[in-house]
Amino acid sequence: MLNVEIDNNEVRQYEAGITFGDIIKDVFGRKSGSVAVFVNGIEKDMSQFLETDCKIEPIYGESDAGLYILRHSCAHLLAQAVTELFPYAKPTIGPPIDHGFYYDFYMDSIGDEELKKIEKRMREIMKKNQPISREEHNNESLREIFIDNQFKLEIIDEKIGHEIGSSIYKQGNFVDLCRGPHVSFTSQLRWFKLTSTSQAYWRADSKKESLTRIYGMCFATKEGLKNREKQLQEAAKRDHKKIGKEMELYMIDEMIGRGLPVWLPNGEIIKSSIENFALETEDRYGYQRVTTPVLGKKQLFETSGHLPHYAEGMYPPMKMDDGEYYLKAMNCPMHHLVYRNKKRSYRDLPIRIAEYGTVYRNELSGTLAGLLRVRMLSMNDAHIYCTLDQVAEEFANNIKMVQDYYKTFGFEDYYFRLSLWDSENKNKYIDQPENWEATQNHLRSILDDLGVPYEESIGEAAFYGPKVDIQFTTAIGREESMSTIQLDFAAKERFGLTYTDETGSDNDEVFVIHRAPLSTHERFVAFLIEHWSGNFPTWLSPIQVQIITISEKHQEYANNLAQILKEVGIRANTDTSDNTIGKKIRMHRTMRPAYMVIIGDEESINGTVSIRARDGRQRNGMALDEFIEEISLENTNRKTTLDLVKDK
RNA sequence: GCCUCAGUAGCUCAGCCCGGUAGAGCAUCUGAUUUGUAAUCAGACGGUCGGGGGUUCAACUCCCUCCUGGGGCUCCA
Repeated sequence: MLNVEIDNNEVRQYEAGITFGDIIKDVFGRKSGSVAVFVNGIEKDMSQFLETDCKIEPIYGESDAGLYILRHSCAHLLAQAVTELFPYAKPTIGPPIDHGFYYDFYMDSIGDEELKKIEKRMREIMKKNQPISREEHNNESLREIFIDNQFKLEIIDEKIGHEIGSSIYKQGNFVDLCRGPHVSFTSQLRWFKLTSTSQAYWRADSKKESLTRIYGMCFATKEGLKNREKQLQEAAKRDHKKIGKEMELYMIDEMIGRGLPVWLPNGEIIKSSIENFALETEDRYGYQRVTTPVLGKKQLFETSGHLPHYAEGMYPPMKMDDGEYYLKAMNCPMHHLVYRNKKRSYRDLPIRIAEYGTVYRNELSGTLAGLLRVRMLSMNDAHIYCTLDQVAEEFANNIKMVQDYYKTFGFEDYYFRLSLWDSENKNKYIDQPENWEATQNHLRSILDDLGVPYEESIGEAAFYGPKVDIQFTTAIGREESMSTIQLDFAAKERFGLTYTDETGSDNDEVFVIHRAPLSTHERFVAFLIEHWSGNFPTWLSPIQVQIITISEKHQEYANNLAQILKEVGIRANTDTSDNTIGKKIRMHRTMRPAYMVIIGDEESINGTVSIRARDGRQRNGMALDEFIEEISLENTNRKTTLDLVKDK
């Protein structure tokens, strides 16, 4: 008999050879809801056998570990269905992901019809309740089993090759190379749904085979699946493309070009409000402002290293009589020249050069998406020129600045990412390994000293140096970089950046920090739209006050009111049409003004206003002076909430 | 750039599968109405059905191709 400690510290005795599933059933009952077990902290299948004394703990389907297993098993179920329906298809890899799973197949691409058929077959297999079994094999045997699948063979040779074999999982006639664990029966995979297909390259390498990827979602319970579906529906309502159109914030016209958005008057108000905020902030933080041209000569971008590293990301050159010109994809080379325009003293450093510029990047056509990915990027960009000793303080100031901004915008859900180079992929980066190691360690210690929690990510650095990115998840659940602070150790050499140090000699140790705390205006506004569902706080609302008259009699008072508000810097519109008041409210709702102000007999006689908030709350008979004072405060203090109407 | 789905009036969409040269609601305009918090009534205007080519007596509808958009891949200074 072996001693088995259960997770509630109880110890029971079982004979060797009993399955973990049987032990779980014995302790927790038939319907324990567990999909696998932790045995001494290691995940095992329910069907694996007890061999030694151990501690076991059930893994419930609704836990993170359990969902991971369910989703992984669901990927196998998908592969089983696909290979049954399309025997020529070769499964490659199929991992669990957030909310579900995907599986890549080497096969012809498929459409919606086939997707439905595959899902139907998955449900049939699920209902058959096939057992899922595990077998251990050595490498020779594995190669034989997967002799027809070059992708699995590649995995066996590269990943497992030096180990002693691996496991396979079988369900029906389907066999997959897999470490496991998995659920024990196909019937445990009930709450799934196939969502989409796409093409992906084997090993994410565009030179290798193109594979058909099928995505699905999978949950432990019906509620989990329904909640996710609801969440996606809610996210669709917040879509910045939909709301951007409703509120007339921007347009994209194919006659201008793909990825080249036009800021309409309402969107321009939001954009310039953000710019004014950044101007004020940067003044406080000691930045100087410049404007540089949108294009420059080939030589400039060769010097900066952008053409050698990034040519395909730039618009093609324009031929002029004195050579080729490129649209700038970044401001830094021009700022470097501003720095170099005169001799700099150590007394002047750090020098912070900022610009509201637009840069142009040749993003792949398939990636363009509303304002989230565009080819014209409006940026609140800046470059800081400093000594190595000053880098830490400048980084700290920038992180503080970013936190200030986020506080004003009411953002709370984000994380810091230290983006490192990938020493395996040297052609993507400037080949100076010792500089990479030194600067990366420097940034790491800066973050440690600041006590800011962060994650590290390999292969996310800029080509000229490591960076700190601040990551957000959009309403649709996609992760995007919102802010970036980058350390550049290469510019000083390429552009000959120097300063005169205390000894009077030229010092060439000038470090450059590239930073963009507010992403691009395009992406930032897209994010704000989704963050607030278009219900902007007063200071960002394109229309701050929508005045609505009850009848013709009130036109004069309404027009005067609008004029008074405009004179104190409040954005007000008036609707004096002869529609009913209910109709006017309904119509103006899509424009999402911060407040609607209703003007009737009562107001025009008493010189008051009646306010209607976005959620329908009201405040009637407010004195005009008080209204102007309070809304002005919301505006100038950049308050996140609308507080003029407090109670029902 | 690759795969997939889609493109019909300013907006949201029906018609397409089973070919017979276009419909609705909202918006706009005109008239009536003068209204107290999520749609007052009536009329009018508005589309060479994304572009081009093909099949057919006949194409919004079937086929090819290009463009644009959505979703994903890849890329992202």
